[in-house]
Amino acid sequence: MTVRLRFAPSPTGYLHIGGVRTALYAWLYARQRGGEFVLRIEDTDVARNSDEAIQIIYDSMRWLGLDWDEGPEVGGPHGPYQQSERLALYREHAERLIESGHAYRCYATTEEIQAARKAWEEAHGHGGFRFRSPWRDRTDGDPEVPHVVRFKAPSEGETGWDDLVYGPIAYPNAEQQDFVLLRQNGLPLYNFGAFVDDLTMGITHVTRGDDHLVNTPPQILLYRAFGAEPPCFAHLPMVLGPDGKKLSKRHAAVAVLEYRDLGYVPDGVLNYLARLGWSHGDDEIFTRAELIEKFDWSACGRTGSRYDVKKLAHVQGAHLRVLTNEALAGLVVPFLAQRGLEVAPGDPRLVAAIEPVKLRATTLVDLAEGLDYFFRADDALVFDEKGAKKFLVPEAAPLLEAFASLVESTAFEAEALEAATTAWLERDGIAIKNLAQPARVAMTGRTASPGLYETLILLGRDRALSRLRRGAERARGA
RNA sequence: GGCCCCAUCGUCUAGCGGUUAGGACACCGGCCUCUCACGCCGGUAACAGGGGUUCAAGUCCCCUUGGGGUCACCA
Repeated sequence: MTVRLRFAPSPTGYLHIGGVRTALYAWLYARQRGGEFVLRIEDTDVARNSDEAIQIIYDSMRWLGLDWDEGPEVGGPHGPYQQSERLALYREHAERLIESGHAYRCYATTEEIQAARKAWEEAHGHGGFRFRSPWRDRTDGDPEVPHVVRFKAPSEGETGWDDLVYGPIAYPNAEQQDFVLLRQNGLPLYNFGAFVDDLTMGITHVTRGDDHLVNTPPQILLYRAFGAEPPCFAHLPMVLGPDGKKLSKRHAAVAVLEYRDLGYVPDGVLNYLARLGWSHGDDEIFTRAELIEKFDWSACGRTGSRYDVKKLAHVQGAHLRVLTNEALAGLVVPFLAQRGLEVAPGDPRLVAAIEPVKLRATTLVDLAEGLDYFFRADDALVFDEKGAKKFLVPEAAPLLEAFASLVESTAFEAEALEAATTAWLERDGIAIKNLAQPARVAMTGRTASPGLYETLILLGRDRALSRLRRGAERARGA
């Protein structure tokens, strides 16, 4: 049997990092088993949904490379894939349940229910109220009169399942109430909509956050009411903020797209998220292919995990550094453009300059920053003021000039330049430190950069000389 | 409050009856060195508490405590 998994976000603004992890696990499993991954939009809460939010979901998934085999924009045999377009299906399934005696039309008003709730709470305290509808055993209601459809939930025994990550779990049916399937306006409630879709789309594995644990018994009950075999369930513990509370915007960037803008690479984000709640021995860094190969529900933890931006940065950096210079060139171009530097992705100077800079970067933003001086005109170099003040001092001027002359008269090749420089410094008893920092600031504008000779070569003879001499002038005037 | 879930370094975790309790991030030293990184070496640091079961418990069972989730015509 081919496995079918789905990711079913509701478009309420942005795609949350925790939601992405759920999507990732489902995607990994589908890919590992050669199954299908479907994307479905749960937009039955009209008050909270928007088209922009739906677009954000598509953009997020595509940026991450979590491609869907069926769903919006790609189609498929089980469409439509947006709940708001599947209303007839929900109505039809509700009718079938009414006919088979598993559900009923309830005409109780909100006021009635509120009154019953109030009475219950006065007697028993807050929480635990379960509405007992007087319509439960009546069949004389007029279908034309506004009503909701409720499920006839059992009150004895228990409903359980063998969760892929939690193991056996069971809830007493006494906890169940006659939950609403269809609202008065005809729109399904989460449990019913998700159930009908999962059933009709042939979903074999339902994956979601553990905050949905309590929704599982009602859904299992629905499968049974239809005489269908419930799917496998895999609940994942929540992603928490650094303080152990539910992750929210005040903790960190929780919207995935923010990481794209921050210059993170998708594989880095995915790797970090995969390891947050799942492990494979002592391994930490995984390629996408390794993740697909090694992912396993039984290796998922059952405890909530705190989101650690430091570790994310570390994993991210590791992924950035293994990308080829050519790949990085393509990715960094937009970030260079943001700094006003128009560089072609295929520019050989770019590819060459990336090599030493990528070891010093963890994000594409860092990379662009480290590349900045290289593409800036000699007279437009941006100086780190503190660094310039410290190293471009009058005493440095003669050193810079002498260095420029030496560079000018030496074969322009790293080893030769280093040999000549070392010989000169030794002969004149000058510590290399005294030359290197001023030269670095003169050439790059900053106090930290790739090696001296490396920088010289990358810049090219003419630009290096020009910058060294401009630096000397500036030093003299300082 | 009812119901359900969870519990190893600060954090992410390995461990699936016998280990000097391992790795990673972070932190602290050191090496490398022209700066900053990368890299390498080393260090600090954990089984929530109490009862059982067992020759033997971080591993199994129970209780306590502590977290979390959920109790809608939201998802």
